[in-house]
Amino acid sequence: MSERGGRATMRDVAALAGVSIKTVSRVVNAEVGVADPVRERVQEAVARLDYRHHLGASNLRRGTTRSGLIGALLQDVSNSFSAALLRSLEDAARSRGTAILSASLDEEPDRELSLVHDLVTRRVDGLVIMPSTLRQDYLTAEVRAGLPVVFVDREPQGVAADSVTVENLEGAQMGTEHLLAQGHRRIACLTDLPDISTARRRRAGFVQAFTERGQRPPERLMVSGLRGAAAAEEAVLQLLDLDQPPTAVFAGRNDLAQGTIRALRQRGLSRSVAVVGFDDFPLADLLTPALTVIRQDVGRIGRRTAELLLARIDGDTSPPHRVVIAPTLVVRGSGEIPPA
Amino acid sequence: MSERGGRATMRDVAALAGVSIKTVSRVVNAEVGVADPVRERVQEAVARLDYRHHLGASNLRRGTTRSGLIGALLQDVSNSFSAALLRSLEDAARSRGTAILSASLDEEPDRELSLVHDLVTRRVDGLVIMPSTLRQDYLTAEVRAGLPVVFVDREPQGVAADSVTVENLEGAQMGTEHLLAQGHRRIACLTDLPDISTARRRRAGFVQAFTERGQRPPERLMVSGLRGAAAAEEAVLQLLDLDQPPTAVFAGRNDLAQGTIRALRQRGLSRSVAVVGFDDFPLADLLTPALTVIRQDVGRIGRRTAELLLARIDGDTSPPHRVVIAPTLVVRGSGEIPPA
DNA sequence: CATGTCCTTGACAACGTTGTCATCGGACTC
DNA sequence: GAGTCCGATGACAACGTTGTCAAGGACATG
Repeated sequence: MSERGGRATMRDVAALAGVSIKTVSRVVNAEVGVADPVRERVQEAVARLDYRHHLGASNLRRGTTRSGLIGALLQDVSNSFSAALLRSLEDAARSRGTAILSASLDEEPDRELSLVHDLVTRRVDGLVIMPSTLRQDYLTAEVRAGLPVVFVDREPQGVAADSVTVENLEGAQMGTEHLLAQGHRRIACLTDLPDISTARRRRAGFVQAFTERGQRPPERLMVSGLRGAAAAEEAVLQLLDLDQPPTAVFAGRNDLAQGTIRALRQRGLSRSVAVVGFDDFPLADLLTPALTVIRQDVGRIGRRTAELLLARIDGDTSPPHRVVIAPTLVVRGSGEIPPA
Repeated sequence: MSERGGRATMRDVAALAGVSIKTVSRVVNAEVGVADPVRERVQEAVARLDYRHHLGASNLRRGTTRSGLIGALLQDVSNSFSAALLRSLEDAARSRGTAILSASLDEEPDRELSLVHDLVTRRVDGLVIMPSTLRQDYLTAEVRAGLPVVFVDREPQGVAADSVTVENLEGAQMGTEHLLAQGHRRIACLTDLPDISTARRRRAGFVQAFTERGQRPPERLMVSGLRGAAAAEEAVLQLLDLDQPPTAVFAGRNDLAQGTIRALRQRGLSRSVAVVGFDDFPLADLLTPALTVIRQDVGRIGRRTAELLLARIDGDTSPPHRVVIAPTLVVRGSGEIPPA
């Protein structure tokens, strides 16, 4: 509804109301010191032209590098863990009028690099990253330039930044210990690529549960490099074909637990092979048997992450925080099946 | 790394390289007509100062209102349907370098209004809305100003815009018909607020399945206004206490189906009361019995939505499209339990 | 040697906005 | 009635960038 095509600008409003641009700016920003009749004329013109404030131009002129935007680089926004995290970030940011730019990395390092670049180019006020890269040295320039960055789920390597993670090793150890306590010895361990620090630590926790009991971990039953549910399903089917098949499975992530359950169903073993999963997920309690899991409190992780990031954006320059949240064991049935 | 605190600008780079700002601009934008030695000097200065292009300033000057941003207003990004939709929008937008601003509405009309306002203020290139308002007249000004808007899951009221929905009535009718065909007559029907058009149409489809057979729908067993799984669970428990309890349940949305399953489990009826749900969700096939559902192809919905929006952004001005996608019945077990 | 052409480079204005400062008219003081 | 003060309003520059155009040098042509 402007003179020249696009959106109306303050100039158009000023012309229609017969005032200067600056006066329009004053009215739009609800500043004091505008006579009532003038203010009304301007508001009328704003309404007539459907004028909308241009936040980008405003921020540019104000010099405040604040864009009111934060970037969230997660693994996959359609995965329940990432999605719940995104949601709690959103809730924390909403009250400040901060919006969230989210994107999925799918464990692809290149995508992380290009998305960070893109977000910096858009001048986000801060970044939440669940990294897919091994090292994040590439971020030092941004951090030095004052960009607040908080790592979530995985700790940073090669750059000083806050992080919010869970005790992966201890959690995995607790889950494995739970199975050992039922008398299981042939326990399978499923994890993702060893490059992924959480996967590595969960595997280490599995091993540690054995060694602390003075037992040797069952190396033949430990499979890593599993990408997704289908890979886990296939791996479990193969393990079940061994001469000495596992009597229990520790699945190092929610999708691997799901693949495991599919495999056990196929062989009719869901009631005879125990399963403990790392990560809770919706409906895990409605399965038969209900799935025993190591639960990370996603809401709490998201809130702490948002708190840290927003504090940095507000100028907190204290040394990097390393928040580690303890996971809990949720007993539901699948983990309490005794060995055959 | 700039002279005056914040990020380095082209001015800082120009000063360090001993060239004009315009030349820096040329190098940064990879324009032709810069002598090699000059180009190298500039690139060196860019690297030294960690210069990053300022997309906002660039877009402002270029006059192209293109921000390379689209807004996605969904019901709840942590719900599997919204999350899957967001993901497929992201995938479609990625190739064009378009980023996505997402937010959750939680069926709150006020939040929709304020978020649309916020996104317009940020000059998004287009909007995807799963509306929580009854009518969207408030959008006419934006649409008139040229903002592309695509409605998803629910059709627009009071404003001309594209939409991508599923055949809610036909889908619900198909699901109900499936239960009727097994011989069920006392079928419960669970739906959300009648204000929500999808809820209304699914309920209508339930009724139509009965009337087309010349039978009267069981009004006592039809409950609407159910917000979320807990409400559905409670409602089903009450229905089961009736003198003539339902022998089957048609649940009008994924969370209502989940609540239903919880209620049936509590009463030990999961193998004797049939359930058909509207909306598929992860792990529905792993429940016992596996859940029979009316499935909406979320990936397809997301892709079509993105296609429509991106075409509009690219200048398509044809009359509003109304894309309606047919859902499919996925038979898994819970819907094939015969009446007692 | 004058002229023309090509190529590289920079000065300047502008995108939409807001901070700074000046101007103007009227009301007040003595 | 002259001087002072105050509130309302506007002119101008600037945020970081890029389009337009002109200037300047190198080189070729006549």
